[in-house]
This record gives sequence, structure tokens and C-alpha cells, in this order.
Amino acid sequence: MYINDLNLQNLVVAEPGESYQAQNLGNRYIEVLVDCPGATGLFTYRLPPQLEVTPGDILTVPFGAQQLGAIAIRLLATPNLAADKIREVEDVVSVGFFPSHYWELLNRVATYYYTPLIQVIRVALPPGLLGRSQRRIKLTQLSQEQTTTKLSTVNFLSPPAQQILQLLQTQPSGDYSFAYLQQKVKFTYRGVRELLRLGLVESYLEAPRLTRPKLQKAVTLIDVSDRDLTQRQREIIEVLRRRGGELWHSELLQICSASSSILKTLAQKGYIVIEEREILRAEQSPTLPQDQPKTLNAAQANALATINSINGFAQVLLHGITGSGKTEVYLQAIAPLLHQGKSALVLVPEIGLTPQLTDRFRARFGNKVAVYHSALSEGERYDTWRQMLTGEPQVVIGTRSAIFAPLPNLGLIILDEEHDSSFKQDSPIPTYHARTVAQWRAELENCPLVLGSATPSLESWVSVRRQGAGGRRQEVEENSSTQHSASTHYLSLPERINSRPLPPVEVVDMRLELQQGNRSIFSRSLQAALGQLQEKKQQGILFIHRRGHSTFVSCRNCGYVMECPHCDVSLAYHHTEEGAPQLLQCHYCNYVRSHPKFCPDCSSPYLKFFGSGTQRITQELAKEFPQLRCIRFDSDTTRNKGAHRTLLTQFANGEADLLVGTQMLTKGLDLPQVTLVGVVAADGLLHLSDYRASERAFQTLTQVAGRAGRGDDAGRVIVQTYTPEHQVIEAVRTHDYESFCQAELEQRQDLDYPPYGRLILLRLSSLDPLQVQNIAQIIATHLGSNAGFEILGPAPAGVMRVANRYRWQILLKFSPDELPQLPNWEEIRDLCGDRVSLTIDVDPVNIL
DNA sequence: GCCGTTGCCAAT
DNA sequence: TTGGCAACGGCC
Repeated sequence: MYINDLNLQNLVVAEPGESYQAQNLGNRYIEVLVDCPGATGLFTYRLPPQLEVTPGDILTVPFGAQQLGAIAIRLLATPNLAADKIREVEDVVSVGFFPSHYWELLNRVATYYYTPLIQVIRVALPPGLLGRSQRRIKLTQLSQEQTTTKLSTVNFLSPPAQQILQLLQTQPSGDYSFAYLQQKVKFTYRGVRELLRLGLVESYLEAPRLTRPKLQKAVTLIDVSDRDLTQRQREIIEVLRRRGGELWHSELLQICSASSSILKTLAQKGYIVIEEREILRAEQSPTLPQDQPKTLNAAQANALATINSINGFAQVLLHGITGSGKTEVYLQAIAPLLHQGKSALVLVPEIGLTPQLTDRFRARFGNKVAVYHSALSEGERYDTWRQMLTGEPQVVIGTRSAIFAPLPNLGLIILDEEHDSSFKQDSPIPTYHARTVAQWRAELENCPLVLGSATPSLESWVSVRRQGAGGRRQEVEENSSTQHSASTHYLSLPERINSRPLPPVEVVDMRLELQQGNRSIFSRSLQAALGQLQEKKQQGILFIHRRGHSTFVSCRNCGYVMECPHCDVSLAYHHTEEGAPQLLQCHYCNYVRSHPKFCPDCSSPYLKFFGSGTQRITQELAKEFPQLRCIRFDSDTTRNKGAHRTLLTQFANGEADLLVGTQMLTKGLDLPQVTLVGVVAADGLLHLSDYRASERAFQTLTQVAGRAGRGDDAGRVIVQTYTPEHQVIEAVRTHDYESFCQAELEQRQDLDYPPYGRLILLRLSSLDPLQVQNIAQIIATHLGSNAGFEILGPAPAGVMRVANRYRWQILLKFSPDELPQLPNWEEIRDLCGDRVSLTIDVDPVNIL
């Protein structure tokens, strides 16, 4: 492990404010952790006289030729290093961070996920806080003179050097970052060096651009006595007084239609103070009518009572079927905490569902709700993060990385839709699971953790049930027990609110449809249901496994399939608009090419689309049901900021009859008018070669089915499939989570897969196909000498080539109860050399 | 992550 | 001997 040699786990960053007195004792040196992957140790810096630094502060320091972000670890009175080697801290970027248990959390993540601590800190901090200088390349005087006179020089340059020169010359300032050039040109390093040697370009470092508080001038009234005011000045003072004595400078000028000189005069006379204040760049949200707590049904009330009664750490599984009102339980569990001055953290899978969920939270808690996720701008994230540090009681709603939200006084953590795989990070390291980190955090902060889902992950199910009352079913009854550790609770919400029934699920065998002469992608049953939608003034949802138009394009004559030149996958057809060029796109690397008129292999003109994505379905719908108004809802149409909200609002306002979309639809949408849910082809979900395929398929189908019948009108679900006898389909049809769980768990147990075994996946990739394969083999052999874990592989990854990188993997399987003697990762990493990259994925969720 | 050092090889 | 190049390790 990278960090064990330094034993950083034992370092504790002081509570803010604790060690200011240390400054007076002449501790003018500080040891820091620098934000640089190659430098994992501590580095000593001198503190310039004007700078106050406390452990935990975020700094900028000179490091080699660059400037890097760094974390202050501890103060020193005397340096442990020759004085002439020590440089000075450049600046303090942020203070008052890292309470000690938060620091311990970061250390735990680093250890468990085999990641250098600084990389974990990077996940926890908003982007732009740890600044680093940027290497840039610009044209020299010489090259600018030469380009016009001696074009012939260009002929002596190697192709990469020529390309770089051309790029720079097209840019008016003749200046690009090295990273940008690397994206655009191959062999950048060689090309730049060549140009540097010839004196055509120069390389320089640009100081880091840090995200800073946004400041704005504010005016504060400090004196109301009218000693020597003119009429105009008196007016302004009066406006300011009536507005509470404080206004933004620009606002005040606008209200009084005055010029800034009059304010300056007032300031000079000592009536007002003008100063820079921090202004928050907050996401604009519509003002919502205040919402009141709703009456709970018995199961909800029971769940709430249990959660509220918990004192200190406990893990609660809130197993509520779709539409059972989990959100209302969350809201009412949070309300008393805020009054106690504590904060709550709510994690949600993806940003898709946040508009609806955040609206409900905002309607209940107003401006105490902050949203934190990667779709915010750097400035917005920075401000929200700073707002959390203040310690004001608040509710933070966010995605995976928000588990690191720096709330100092945490009273409750909620993971909504806890089964969702987007809580797991695949890459880059740390490959953390927000649920795992949440467990640690709740433990460290000594607060409850609520895991909510209609389809709990098998991990959560087992961990709560194993410690609960022997797995015996006790609906509604609170299932924690005093004889076991009281740290787990199973709470069930077995009924929908207002006693609405779960929608009946009709499974349609598509093989029969075809046999009986229906060649449409919609079964007769689904056709009939779609036909009735408008008539009944109801709305529907169609779920499709894939976005785009078709899953692949193939030649009817020779069977040739259009493939991505950089990845081992077929290209999907994307229809842009009528008359626009037809495009084929790779869903792995985004490669795009035009759709050829003739088969590249046999020149036949019959290149046909196969399979169906969201686009294709909407087109088919337009053909078969021209009167139906559809909205397509997938990552293509929701890419822009606010697009989720816009599309959902349109749908909720009845501007469309049908919502056609992918996985995104499954994530907690609550649309009361929806009565019909159609799954166009369930089979795409069922047959993935992953040990989790069944679990995921069951969860997805149950969740999407749960979108139907949430309002007053009864719902119905139609699932089309070619394998209706599949165990997953059967469980979805009967809404039987528990028997599905049991069957699935038995299979997992037989094969020692999670939750009965633990996995670590080594992902290897390289541009060189032979080298990865060889190194994978070497590593597997090397690992073979160790005992205590099983080695599966090496095997090529499910899609062996992505973006021209060849990918192999090795799976380690071992018992969860005792950690075996795990390999020395440093040694393994050394085996890789620098042409093969290795990611250690601890507890992988995606092993395709 | 950047830069200077090292050690190797081939051209001179 | 020189210069080109990739591999390596320090940076406080």
C-alpha cells in the first residue's frame, strides 16, 4: 500500500482553532501533503511571517517548477531537513476544514480502497480548490517572423511538430495548454520538444486558477443621526434604513437611481460602510409554496418513530414498496433534527430524480436545502461547500461524492434507492461505494444511517436481516432486537399510500405475437393500451433498455456489422432530424461517422438497422400512433442543464401523453397521472454475463413498474419478453421480492459471490494488446503463490477494446470474515510498467 | 505532474 | 565523442 510506510492513519488534524497558540511558540514550519500522485510523503515548508496556518488548512505551495495544492498536516518548531532545501508556503486557500473524525473517514477510505490519501481528499474537496499550475505552449517571436517568410522550414518538421505549429498559428494569441495539445495531436511530447529546440515555441507555467469566493460590494448603515445631510443623501439613508440597514451596492443604486459618488460621500461622512461581501452562486430554483407534513399511515408512522428514537449510530433498512411514501418519512425524520441544530445528508443515485426530490425538500425546508452534485458549476459547488462549513443546520442533497459533504454537525444520513449501482465509482480510484463510506461516516459521527429502497441490494438485505430476528417476516413490526446488537433495524412499508394497490403486471410472450402474425415491436396488448391513453386522458411510460435509434447496423446481403474502429462494439444509429446526415455512434468512446450508403465489405446497398433504442421507438410510435404526443427522456435529450426539469414539467403539465426513456425513468419519478407502464423488451436486461445481472434486472423492472398507478387511477404494467419463464420476470410479475432474494442468495452462496464472498477486481489496460495480456498473465502467476484468495482469470474484459485500449482483468475472491494476506499492491503495480495501467477495484459492482 | 539526471545506443 | 532518447526518481 502506498501510504502504510508513512503510517498516515495515525496523523490527526487538529480541530479548527485548537492550535492557534502554537504559533506563538515559534512553530514556523509546516508539514504538508502535496497534491501530486508521485509524491506520497510529507513535505516541510516554512511559514512566511504574515501567514497563519493551522493543521487541516488547504494551501498552495511551490513544488519543483510548479505550484500545487497541499493540505497542512502538522506544525513544527524545528525543521527535520537542511534549511536551504525548505521553501515557503505560497498562500492559504481555505481554513477551518477537517474535523478529526472526518479526517479519520478519509483515512479509512484511503486504506480500504488502496488509494493514496491525497486522491481521496481530492474527491472530498470541490474542484478548483486544490489548484495546480498549468503548463502552456506558445509561439515565440522567431516563429511569428518565420511563418510568413520561410514556409519552407515547415517541411523539415516532423508531422506532429507541424500539426502543433499549425494549431498554434490558427489561435490568435498563439498559445495553448499542453494538455489541450495532447488531446489534439499524437506524439505531443516529441513534437513540442522538437519545436522547443528550434526555438519556434516556448513552454511556461501559468499560476493556478483557484476558485475563490465571489465578492460583491455591500452597503451597511452605521449612523442615522442627521448632522449634515443633503436632501438626496437623506433619501438614500432612508431607503437603506427601511430595507433593514443593509443592501448590495448595485441594488441600492438601482432603487434610488443614484450614482456611486453619492454613496462614496456618505461613506466619507461616516454614515455608511461599503465593503466586499461574499455572495453565494446558488442554483436558481423556482419559489415553491410552503408544504406541510402529511399524515402518515401506520407503517410510515412506525418507521418514523423508530428512526427518531435512535440515539447514536444504527443502520436502518427502510424497505418500502414503490409508492409507499419513503420520502415523507425522510422529511419528517429530518424536521426535528434541524430544530436541534443538526444537519442531514441525503444521497440520491443520479441527478435525474433530483428536481422532483429537491422540490419536495425545498417545499418543506425552504432555503435550508442545498444541492451538491457534479453538474453544478465549479463556482456553485465551491459556494455550496463553503456554506456547509458554516455549520448552520441544513439538508444537503447530493450524488455519490456528497457523502464527503463537510457538514460539521451531522444528525442523519439517508441513502435513497440504496440498491442503485451509481453509488459505486468504477474509476478513477478511489473506487468507493457511497453506501460503504456512509456506514463508516455514520459510525464516526455517531448518527443513524437510513437505507431506503423498494428493492434493497442483497448486501443490505443480508446485513440487516442476518442480525435481525432470524429472517422471520415481521411486517411493520420493528425488527431490530435487543438481544442482538441494536445497531440494525429492518423497517417495512408494505403498502402504498392511500392503500393504492401495486399495478398488475402482464407479461407478454413476444414469440407468440410473432407466431400469430404481429410483426410490430408493440404487442397487441400494448397497442391497445397505448390506443386508449388519450381517450382516458391518462399518461404512460415506455421503458427501453438502450438509447439511440438502433443497437447495430448490419448488411442484409453479407451480414457485415458496422463496428467502432476504436472499441469492440457495434455502432448505434442515431437519427438527428429529417434531412440531416445519418450518423453512427459508438456508445463507449463517442466515435461518430456518417452512415455509409453501401456495405463497406460487399458494396451492397442494403445496410439495415437492427434492434431498437429510444429514438427508433419514438419513430415507430409516430407511425403507429400519430396522435400520441411523446417525450424522449434519456441521456441524449437531458444532457443540457435543467433539461430534466423542463421535460418532466412538460410531461407533468400534460403536454405529452407518453414518456419514452431508458434507465433514467426508473429513478424515483413520481408522476401521479401515469397509469400505463410498458417495457418494450425486457430481454436486453436479462442476459448480461455478470453475476449481478439478475439482481439488477429485477430491480430495474420492479422500479419501472412502480411508476404506474401512483395517483387515483389504477395502473397497469405490460412487460414484453421472449423469455417469459425467466425467474426474474416471474418475480416481477408477482411483486415477490423475498422469494427472488432467497433464490438469488442461494446461488450467490454456492459460488461465494457477494454478499457471501468479497471481490477485488484488477483492471488492466494498454494500447498494446499483447503486452496487457502478458502482464495480466504474469500478475496472475505472481498472485498464485499467495494463499487465502481465489483467482479468476486473467480474462479479457467484456468489451475487450475501448477507445483503442485493450482491457484485461483478474478477479480475486475471498471470504468477507477475515481479510486474507492480500498481495502487495506496490509489487503488482511495479509488474505493470508504465505502458499498462492498473486499477484496483475493491468490491466491484460492474465486472463486465 | 514536471524536470533534470542517467545510461544506453547509434551516428560521427 | 556527441546527441538523441527513453526510463527514472526527486521535488520540501
